[in-house]
Amino acid sequence: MKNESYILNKLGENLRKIRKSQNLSQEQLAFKADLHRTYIGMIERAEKNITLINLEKLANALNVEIKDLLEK
Amino acid sequence: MKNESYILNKLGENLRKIRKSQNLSQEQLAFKADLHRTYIGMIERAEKNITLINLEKLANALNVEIKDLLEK
DNA sequence: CAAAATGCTAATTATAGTATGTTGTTTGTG
DNA sequence: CACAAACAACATACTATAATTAGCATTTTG
Repeated sequence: MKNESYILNKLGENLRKIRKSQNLSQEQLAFKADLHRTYIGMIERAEKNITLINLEKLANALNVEIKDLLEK
Repeated sequence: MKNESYILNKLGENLRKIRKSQNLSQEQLAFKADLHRTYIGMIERAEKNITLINLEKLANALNVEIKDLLEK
């Protein structure tokens, strides 16, 4: 991919911020969300165009709403 | 695909409802969102796991927020 | 410095997204 | 009602890319 999309960058930022605020490593979050470690990193770096189902998995793992992940 | 996901079904319902409320055919919406005609149908029938960038395209085309498309 | 966490590359598999054609369903007009 | 025109569903095939994984490099943190 290689970003360029505002919304993917925003998601990456928000995800990292929320994850850190909960003191989770990418690996721990990956485990909770049933996703792969490196994939979490790719999302945070806005290298992937995430699908709705995985967006929901992340929101659930972090106990937030999808809109919180997309907030500007 | 073949649905089974609550969130994809909800998106499909909401999308159809909003599209119709604006008197747009699937084809017209597809044109506005720069997506394919049949793809809109697949989303409404929850047959595809849409990506974030396309979700945003649909929201823009309908002048709503992404969260409006995901509303329960 | 050592250990943990994250970044990065690359390769593979699964599936999202694009497209065409056909069938079936609505809708409204004569 | 009948019939046409617009719209949506569905099957199928193809292409692009999301998702998964492993291994090693680099950065961060205690």
